[in-house]
Formats: sequence, C-alpha cells, structure tokens
Amino acid sequence: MTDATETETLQRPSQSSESNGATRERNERSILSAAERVFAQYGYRGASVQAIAEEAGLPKSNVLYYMGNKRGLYVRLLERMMARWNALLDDISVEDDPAQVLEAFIRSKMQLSRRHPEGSRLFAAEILGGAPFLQEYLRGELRDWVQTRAKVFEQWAERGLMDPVDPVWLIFLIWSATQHYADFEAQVLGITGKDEITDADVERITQFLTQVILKGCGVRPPSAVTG
Amino acid sequence: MTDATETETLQRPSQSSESNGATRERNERSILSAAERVFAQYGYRGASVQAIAEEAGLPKSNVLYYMGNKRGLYVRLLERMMARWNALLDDISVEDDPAQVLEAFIRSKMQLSRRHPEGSRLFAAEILGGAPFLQEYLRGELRDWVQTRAKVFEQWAERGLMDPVDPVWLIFLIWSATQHYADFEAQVLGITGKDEITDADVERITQFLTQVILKGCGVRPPSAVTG
DNA sequence: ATATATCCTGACCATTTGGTCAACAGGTGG
DNA sequence: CCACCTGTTGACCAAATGGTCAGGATATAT
Repeated sequence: MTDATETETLQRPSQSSESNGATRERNERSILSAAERVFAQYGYRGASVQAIAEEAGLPKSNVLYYMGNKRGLYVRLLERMMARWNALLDDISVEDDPAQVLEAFIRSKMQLSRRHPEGSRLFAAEILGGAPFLQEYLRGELRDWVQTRAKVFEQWAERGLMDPVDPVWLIFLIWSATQHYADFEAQVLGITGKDEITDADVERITQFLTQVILKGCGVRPPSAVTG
Repeated sequence: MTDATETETLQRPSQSSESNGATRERNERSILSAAERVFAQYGYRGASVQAIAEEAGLPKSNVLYYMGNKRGLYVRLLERMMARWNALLDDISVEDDPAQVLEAFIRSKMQLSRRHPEGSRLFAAEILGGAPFLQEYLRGELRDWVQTRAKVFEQWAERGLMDPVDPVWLIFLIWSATQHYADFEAQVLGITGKDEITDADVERITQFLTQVILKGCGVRPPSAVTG
C-alpha cells in the first residue's frame, strides 16, 4: 500500500500551491541535486542513500520519505536528464545552413554539459555500466533522434553542402568531444594544470571544435550574409 | 604485519617457475581479468569482492589471499592500464610527417580501446568519479606525455604543416573520439541497432576519424611518396 | 478546538560489505 | 618420517547497506 508511489501522481496542488507544496518542492529539489552529485561520482551501486542524505543535509528516512527508494530516485534523475537532452537541436531541416546547425549543435551540447556536469556524468556512468536502466531509451527515443538528424546530414551531403561522411559517426564525434570536458573534467584539469574550467575556456573549446569539425566535414563556415 | 603486502615483492621464482609459480600466475590472471570487468561495470565503490570472486569462479577468501585487499587489486588494475597507455605513440619528433603520426595516433588509440574495453571503461569510471586514485598520475606522468606531444604539434603548426590549433585540445579531441566506442559501447550499439562492433566497423571509424580530424586541422593526408 | 493531511525521524531489520583467521591439503626437500 | 611452503576455504566479525514503521510534530481547514 505505502509502496513506491508512481512519483508522478503526487499531491494535487489544489490552489494554494505556495505554502502547501512548498516544503515538498524545496526538499525534493535539494535531494535531487544531492543525489545527482553522489550518483555521478559513485555510480548507481556505489552510491548510498546515506551519502545522499548527508549531502542533502537530511536524515536518511526523510530522503526515503520523499523518494520512495533508491531505484526510483535514480530513474527520476535519468529522466530529468533525458528531458534536457531531448530539447537539444529540436528542429532542423534540409533547408537550414549546415554550418549554422552544426555550430549550434556543438555549442548547445557544450552548454548542456557545462550547465549540468553532474547530470552529464550520471548519464555517462549509466552508459559505462552497460545502460541497465536505459536500454529502452537508447533503442527507442534516442535512436529516432539520431536517425532524424542523420537523414538531414545525408541530404546535405547529397546536395554537396558537406563531405559524404557517415552522419551517425559524425554525431558520435560531436557527442564525445563535447562531453569529454564534463565527464573527464578531472583529467582535463589535471593535465592542463588548471583548477577550474572557465567560461572563457568553454568558449575557446567550442570555437576550436566548431572550426575543426566543420572544416573536417567540408562545411563552409557560415557567411553572415547568405550568399 | 600481515597487511597489504607491496604486491611487487612477491615470490622470488628461484628456478622451477613452472610448477611453482604456475598456479599463482593462472589464478592471478583470472582474478585480474574478472576484476577488470566488474570494476569497469560498477566502479570502485559499486564493485564487491564477492562479485569479482564469482566472476573468477573462486571463493572470496581465495581472491583476498592473492590480492590482499580490494584497494590493492584496483590499484594494480589501474597501473596495468597506465602501462599499456604509456606505450602509445612512444616517440615522435618534429621531423615526422604530421599526417602519418596523427593517423598512427588515432589508429593505435582506437586499437587500445578495442583490445582492452574493460580496462578503458575502468579508467573512464575512475576519472568520472574524480580520479581519486589517479590525481598524481594525471598531474605528473600523463601531463608530461601530453606536453611533449603538444610541443611537436605546435612546431608543425609553426612550419605551416598544419593549422595553428591548440595542440592539447586536439589531443583531447582524439582521446574522446576514440574512447567513445569502448566507453559508450552500450550507447553506440543501442543507437545503431547492432549487437556488436566488428573489426570492419572499427576500421571504418578509424578512417572516418582520420579523415575528418586531419582535414579539420589542415593536415594534408600522407602522400605515399614524400613530395 | 478538532480533525486531517503532510512532514519528520529514531529505532529497527535482514542482508551484504570488506576483511581476518584458523584449519587443512599437497607437494618438495631433508 | 618431518618440516616447510604454497594454496584453499568455511566460519566468523564489525560495519554499512536499503528499506520499514510507528509515533510524533506541524500546519491548515472547518
């Protein structure tokens, strides 16, 4: 009965959703944020509810009161990250300028990793471990996402707007390159000797990647005015 | 006293190292291999000695008999992977052909990830978690490795053999792109719908990456005969 | 004030964790 | 035969694990 509720059909915030659900919202947010950090660092198995609770500054029981159980909490975080992800490069068409689209892709992907480094690492850890919770998503939604974009890339190639490279691998290349700075931040920092990746660094990396990848695919950089 | 021995000053294999150290070697190998898989999948915290033992087909006590403790086993695996890593792109000089060197780099890095996917993932998981065991290595050996190669790339750029891109970021780009296929194998398989990455796939990816990255950096592909 | 719903949490539980240890087996050299 | 070394493993331990639950605190609605 008092089992893991669907975490969707939660309180119906009748009218005064301010003081009513306010506590809940505040606590849930802080738990989710703490959990994201802990899961990202230790992976699903390695993370403990106790550690999450401490990170959130709450007793373990309270975390479980809000989240039901460890598994549900984890899935919820994955879903949140997937939603952010799906918003990326929402609509592109053959009519768009390849250079502009590719640059926008690289830039927004870079910013996603920058804005949500823990979410990015959480995702990476899940995939590393064989994606036990995400098989479905990978073979469904995400696959469609990729195929749609790949189609457009292909048509660009047919029209001579870029080299005839395999579009799926191009997408993987952009993914890996952009995610590297979030997922392998520890490595990047260690090797460069920095103690932080600044906004300026991110901008420079974005430009570097844009330049190399566009040129590498035979895409002409966007000429501000469409010739 | 009976603490974690240095795992280096083990048995001195006097002369008959066949029947003598043979059992040890066999068991150690199978434990290391099993541990690599389990650590890669679950991370350090998430992996259990019990799981490693089962994977190796031995009782837990036996694993601990050979390896001392979990930590030592993990460190030993990391060191093994680092050794493989250091052998990469061992010597390059300004006199070499950029195209040949870059292609060799991409190819050998690709093969390293292919030959040791679990080791690659183990490494990735360690970095993802903030590299608690590898700080020293990253800021020391690996940093030097990168700086040395970066110097060469820079000189190539000065000589007009390639575009003046930031060499460190170029190295990161190659790393991330090549490692992606090992670390995110689950994602690649899910999206492409394959159930295995074949040797032919690896070859095609290698050529794709070589083509795009060389062209992207303004490196002319190796003209079999030096012009 | 009373009732009701949310929020909070310490105590508790079975299971698993990393690790120790004593006992024992097998072979080799004296 | 004994002594010694390597290998083997079940029994055991304190600590940590995910999760439950009863009981209390707090606030709002009537």
